[in-house]
Amino acid sequence: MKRTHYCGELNLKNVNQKVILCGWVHTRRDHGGVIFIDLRDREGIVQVVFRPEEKDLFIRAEKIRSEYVLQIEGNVSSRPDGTKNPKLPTGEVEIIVEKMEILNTSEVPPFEISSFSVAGEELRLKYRYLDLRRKKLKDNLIIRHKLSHTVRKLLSGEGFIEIETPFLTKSTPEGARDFLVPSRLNPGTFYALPQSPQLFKQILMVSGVDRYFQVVRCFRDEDLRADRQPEFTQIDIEMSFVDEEDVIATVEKLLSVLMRDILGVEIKTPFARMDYEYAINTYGTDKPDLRYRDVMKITDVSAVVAGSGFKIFSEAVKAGGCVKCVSVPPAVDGKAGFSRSAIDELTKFATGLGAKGLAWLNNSSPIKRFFSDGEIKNIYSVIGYNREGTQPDPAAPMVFFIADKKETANAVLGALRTEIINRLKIKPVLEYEFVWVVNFPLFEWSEEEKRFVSMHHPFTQPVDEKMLDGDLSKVAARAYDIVLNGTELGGGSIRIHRTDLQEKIFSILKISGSEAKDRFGFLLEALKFGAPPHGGIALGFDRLCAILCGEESIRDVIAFPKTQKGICPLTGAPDAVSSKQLKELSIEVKDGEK
RNA sequence: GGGGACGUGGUGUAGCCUGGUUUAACACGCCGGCCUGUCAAGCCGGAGAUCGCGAGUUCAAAUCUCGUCGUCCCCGCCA
Repeated sequence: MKRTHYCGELNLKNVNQKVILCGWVHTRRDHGGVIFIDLRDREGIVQVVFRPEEKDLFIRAEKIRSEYVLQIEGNVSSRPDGTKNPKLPTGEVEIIVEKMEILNTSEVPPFEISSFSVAGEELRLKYRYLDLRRKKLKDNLIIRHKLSHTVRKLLSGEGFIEIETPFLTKSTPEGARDFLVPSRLNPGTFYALPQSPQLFKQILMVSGVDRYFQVVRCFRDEDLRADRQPEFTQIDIEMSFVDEEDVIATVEKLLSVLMRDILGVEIKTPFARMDYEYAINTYGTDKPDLRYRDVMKITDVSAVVAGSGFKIFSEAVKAGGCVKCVSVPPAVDGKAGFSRSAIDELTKFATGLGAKGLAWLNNSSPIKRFFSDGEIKNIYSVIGYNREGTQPDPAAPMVFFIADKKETANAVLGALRTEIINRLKIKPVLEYEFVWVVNFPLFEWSEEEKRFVSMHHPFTQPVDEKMLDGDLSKVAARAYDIVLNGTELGGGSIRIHRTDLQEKIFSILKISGSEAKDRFGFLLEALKFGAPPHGGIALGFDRLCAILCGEESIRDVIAFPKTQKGICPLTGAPDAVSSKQLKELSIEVKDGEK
């Protein structure tokens, strides 16, 4: 006899049907004379009832414990009036058990499988199979599946074909640290796991594939974060004979359909666009969170404080820096205002990010005395607040200043904006806000390497080739990033499809001819054989999934994620291997090791 | 590489600042008993932690100090 239904799918339509269910014991309520068990499977929970009339069955049912695996056969019945449970989708029915088989027992789980308590993450990862029985995580995996399914369906419908690219490939300089895999057949050499299928997808364009996509695992051996795992998934897209608008339109269609089909949220297209320069100057980041509209935009007040008696400000400007600020209106701040200890904490936060200090201006600010009445009025005027006179004004915003190099001021104020929004629990005006960040510089100067490096990657086309002979910091890239709620979802560009231009970029990046040939020779070669103009994008699938699931960390949308040290508590990976394995790989075994 | 937070029965927390009436508290879970309509069942009883690990200060350390390990957040890093 086989299962006939999922627990979670039963309702009044099934009344009087004989059903066979399989599932785990979610909770049991033994009333002595009647035993209720909430039986759980992937689709949900249903109450099953053991009645004392069936004596043998009842005695066996008394032995049932949490997480036992049961198969039960019984009749679906409408619950008696007054015993219906509106909190449960199946709450109008229950199963009167006629037969019950314990398919497996279970030890007492190390933590409760419950929506009401969540164990520490390390323990949850060690017993991930139990954690994944929780509704929230199980639902996350289902949403993840729906997302990838919808992506494949939609892109296939748009004429894209999914092609698998190698996981064992070639290490390339630039970019993230590679994971390496030793080659047994070629002692002393290594494959690298791909950071992305970038070069392969470009080569597929040369092949005439025209429209490629892949939902693909990528690997980067860098430090982990809430939104960064060593292996992660991208929606990788590449198209031939297109410009920026084609890629952007494709992604807007994809994302808006996903938002509609998965969340039921209608997103208007086209999405907003913002220049990189504006984003940095106004939000202190290239991934601005626009859900808060105009709250706490960064404002430059250098001009109005340059001549002031406050030396920290005037000298910062004199030294070629700037004075910028964010302001928090009292309405947002709440009636309490910022306590001194809160200001101290924010100051610590700012200095921790490289600021020399954090100046603040309100009615009781100690720096107020360094400014003339006119200067104070002007400061408020620049941030868009009309302050008449210099009497205490309870409606005046609190203003936080950073006087520093432009880069530091922007970065610190951008982080401060996010921090204050979080601390004050400021409500977003919009739930989901997409924005394209465009007009990136092609290069940025690396102080560490004393050369220009690619901001995006070395295959990105400049807007104007002629600019490459001038000031390299002024060269704009044909690149675009898609940002959702302050998260960088992905980025792409129109690629270089001419060998001579690609070689020129490599030389600007101080990648020598021989190194370029050694590392990227196959790409340069491919470009010679009729490479079509092409471009594309890669979207962070885990990050998208996390936002749609309402999770802070991508670990909660990945079935088996790793800890911050890259460890899998479930399997214990990474682990030492035997000397035999190492010898086969021609890797030297140190003395004293097995 | 750096900054910060945390680590107390099986789980989640309190206690730590201000060392000693603490026999380390509470909730959940677990075990036993009672109970025929509960649904995060209820009532009664019980077991279970030398407070991550190590050293130090002290008459006395969960509590203070240092080190160490682990987890998490952030900077660097992530084209």
